[in-house]
Amino acid sequence: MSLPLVLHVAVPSPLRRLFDYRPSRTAPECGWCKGIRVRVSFGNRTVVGIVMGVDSNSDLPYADLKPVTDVLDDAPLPEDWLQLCEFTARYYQYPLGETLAHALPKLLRQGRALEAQTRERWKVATHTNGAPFSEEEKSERLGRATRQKALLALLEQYPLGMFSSAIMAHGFTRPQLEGLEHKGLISHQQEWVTGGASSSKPLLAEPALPLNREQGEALSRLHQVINEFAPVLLHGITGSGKTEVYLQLIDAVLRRGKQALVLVPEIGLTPQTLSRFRKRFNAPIVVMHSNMSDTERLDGWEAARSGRAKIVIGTRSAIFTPMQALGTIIVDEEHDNSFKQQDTLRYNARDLALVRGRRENVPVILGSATPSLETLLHARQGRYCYLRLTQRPGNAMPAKLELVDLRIGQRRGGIGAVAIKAIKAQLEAGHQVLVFINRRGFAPTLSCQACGYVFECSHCDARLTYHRQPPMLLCHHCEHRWPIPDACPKCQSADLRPLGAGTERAEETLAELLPDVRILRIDRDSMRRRHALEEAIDEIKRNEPCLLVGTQILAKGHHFPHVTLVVVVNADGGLYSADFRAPEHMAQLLVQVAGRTGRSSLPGQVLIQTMHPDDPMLTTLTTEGYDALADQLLDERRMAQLPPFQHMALLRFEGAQMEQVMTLAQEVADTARAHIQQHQLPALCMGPSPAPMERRQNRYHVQLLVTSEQRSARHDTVACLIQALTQHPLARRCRWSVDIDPQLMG
DNA sequence: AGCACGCCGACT
DNA sequence: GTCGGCGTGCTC
Repeated sequence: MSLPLVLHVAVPSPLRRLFDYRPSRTAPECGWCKGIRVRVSFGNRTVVGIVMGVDSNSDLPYADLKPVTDVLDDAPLPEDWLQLCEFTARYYQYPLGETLAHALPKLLRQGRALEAQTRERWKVATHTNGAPFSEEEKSERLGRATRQKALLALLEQYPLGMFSSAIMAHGFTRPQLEGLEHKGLISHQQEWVTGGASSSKPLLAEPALPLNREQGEALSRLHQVINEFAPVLLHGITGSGKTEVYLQLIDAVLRRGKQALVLVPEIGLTPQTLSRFRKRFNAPIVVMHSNMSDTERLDGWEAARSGRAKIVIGTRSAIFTPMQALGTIIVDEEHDNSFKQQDTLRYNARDLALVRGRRENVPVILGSATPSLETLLHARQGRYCYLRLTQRPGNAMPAKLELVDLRIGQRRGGIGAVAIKAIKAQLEAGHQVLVFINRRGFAPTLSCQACGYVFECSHCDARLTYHRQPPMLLCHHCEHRWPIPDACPKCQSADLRPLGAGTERAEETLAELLPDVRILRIDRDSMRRRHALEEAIDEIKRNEPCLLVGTQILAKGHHFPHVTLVVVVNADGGLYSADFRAPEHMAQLLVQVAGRTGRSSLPGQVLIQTMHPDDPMLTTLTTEGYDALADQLLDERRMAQLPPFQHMALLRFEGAQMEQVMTLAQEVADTARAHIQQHQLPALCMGPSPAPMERRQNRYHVQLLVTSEQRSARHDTVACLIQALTQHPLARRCRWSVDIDPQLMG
């Protein structure tokens, strides 16, 4: 007899190991193998787990293993998909069971049946020459197996064969089938359950657009690598036609019978983006994003897995969509921060796209007008294929960036005289103007004029933002609201003044200065209503003169061809920030904002207000452009030993008492440093130090930084830290998390 | 993480 | 007398 089987099951739990179970009475149709979902009793509850290995070894005595409660699948989840999850769990040092749960649609995580992909067709076997077995041969082989005999008789009535499900419905079991097969009397084959029949319509619903020389060269380069893994940076200025290149690449991929996976930033998944794909292709397109219903999500997942869907477009979580025949992955706006998940499993979908592309041997296209320094470095060093698009169609000129010295002259509501004059001129000429201000509310601070008291949140180390619509003091970190005070709590003075300007104040000031102008304020507060943003954008596209005042929401994704002037109220946030990536993000944002203008035949103008007009970063950006600034920033990163030249991990700790949090962080840091020392790792563990905003929602935040020029040394050090943490008694009073390749510090 | 068990304080 | 606080331990 063979040894008893042990199933190694990944269970959704923070415990970083697999749990062993015995098989249940019934086995999946395909037999026990990696990738089968099972319901198991775990502690005193029942959970859905995934079999990650099958052998006959366990650390526990076989008798101590619980049997699996239920088998949920008859065929395993795709091996590619499982491997991507295993890599993700390992690289981001996150528990495998929870990683798998994260990557699986909720309904499958809850045990819902999977759509059948293949089925087994069983047929009576014959001699090699095709002659049937004689009755004597049959009974000799059958022996005393009466159920097998009955099963054979059943199958003899169906010359075309029977599917397992039908056979089971007659009351036969899998071991009986296997017994007969072992005796050579029957055989089986796996058959694909064909998805939707492929359409007979032509693939293209509308013809491709003509390409300019650069686009044509980029596309032919992509054709050369269409059958292999190739990381590609498509660096194209706004309006240079990156999307057309994607569409024609996807066309070629689809013609080869393969599928395309397109990742877009959270904010980029707009009806306009989708309609561009839907108009071009007669092929089924599936959209995957976070606010879909559970059923929609499952349907999309199944359509991609079966191969019915030819194109999958989604936000970061779509990187975990299984694809029957993946042909390419496209990551649009690859520099966008929304590809990095900020809570729980902190993966970067852009980085996983590259990992997945390598494993599945398909090209991965990273597209951006302002590539991240990480990607740019790879491209410059020749590790990525570097394709550039520098031309805009027609005579559209790229907008010119100009710095405006805010120290000179008066300003109202944060806007200086130069900008106000320019705004008036453009509006009078019948054009549209965009005022970009990266701050919600009326003013970021409310202060007592008499004693200088500043209103702060009682739960956080943060100033309260003064809002007028509706009137309140709001903490932007914990969302706590307070009524507007009448007097200073310290000196009772009633002379309270808002300091600085947010969108509400800019809107108010501009309304006073330009009483006849239609002003649209576009920020999270004014766009809370469903479809509010779409309605506003429709209005803007109607091309009546208007003034847009808004935050980030305006900077990305949407094109406003009639905007001829963009005013950036304050660019200085990125210059003196604690986050070393702030200048990079600022530059990307400014270039993106500038890209909103100058798309039609009207020339575009961008005024960037600053208190530091001589700042070398700002002047490089405005006079030489993004590429030159990126070079400068890369040099600085190299000197300062920062990413992409070093690999970082950030461990965050949080708890109700500062002392406990600090002690925990200090002790695990000491353990890690001893480990680094002992193994002579080229790694550094720095801290603990209080997080930039130490107290948030009355909890104290502390962080540890691990850096190394080797990913493996960083991985080792972090593994050691996690090991120490899981054993530390204080860890149950503190929350902690690991952020590999952190995007935002603090 | 969840969940049970267990051991001390202020209540119907 | 018990309801319930959160410390401790375990999950195949």
